[in-house]
Amino acid sequence: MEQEAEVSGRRRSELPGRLVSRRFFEQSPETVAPQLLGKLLVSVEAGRILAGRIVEVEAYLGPHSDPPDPAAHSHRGPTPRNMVLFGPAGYAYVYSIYGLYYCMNISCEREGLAGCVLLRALEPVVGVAEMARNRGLDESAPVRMIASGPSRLCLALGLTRPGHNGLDVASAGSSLQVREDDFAAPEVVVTPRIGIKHAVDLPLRFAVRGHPCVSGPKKLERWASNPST
DNA sequence: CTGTGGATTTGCT
DNA sequence: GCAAATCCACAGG
Repeated sequence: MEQEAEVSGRRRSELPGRLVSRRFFEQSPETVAPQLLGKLLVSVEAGRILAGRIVEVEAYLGPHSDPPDPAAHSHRGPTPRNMVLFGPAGYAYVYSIYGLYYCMNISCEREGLAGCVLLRALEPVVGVAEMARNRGLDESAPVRMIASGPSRLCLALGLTRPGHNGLDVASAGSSLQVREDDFAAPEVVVTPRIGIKHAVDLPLRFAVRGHPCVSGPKKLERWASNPST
């Protein structure tokens, strides 16, 4: 009898949902970003599964884009830090910020085109108690405190640049994957991006309308919405 | 080689 | 509302 393949100590069938195809990520970041809402980010390490539903993202455009996106890390071309963004689609770009935190993106498009999507908030789904513990939160803390914010998300899942930068999230053997279940396509709110100094008006932030785990000011809810396409 | 500042979070005023 | 915490990538000389 052939034994089912494992990922980091778990049978693959134990992971929630189904793996998202690489083809999905081989599109422009503006296209990929809203469609990531409702999908699952799944981490498997040492037999431990942590997963959250993606409820808030931002698109960052590569230097080839028109108009250009000066807020993107890839804006001035490839560097040792952002090299993953210039590789193929479906890979994790994890960078450190303010010397304290990490943020996670997924590369889009294809080799040479550095568009990406920043993951800004998750609704914890699997391993909620452990995610809370990773954040130093009490068991009684509200669930929305666990992974709402790009660096809180990384803390909750234990994502770091040394441990996770360059991982393939579209591979069944990867310890970090994007997966999808039968969750209904959510209603999407589109707003400007948060925390940047350039291209502040581009409507490239996408969030699940009204979801409690979305970060940022409530006033941004008032922007135009889209049924996802 | 050095200076600058950031896709953040938290805690205090 | 505001500033501190705390690192290093990278642009400029």
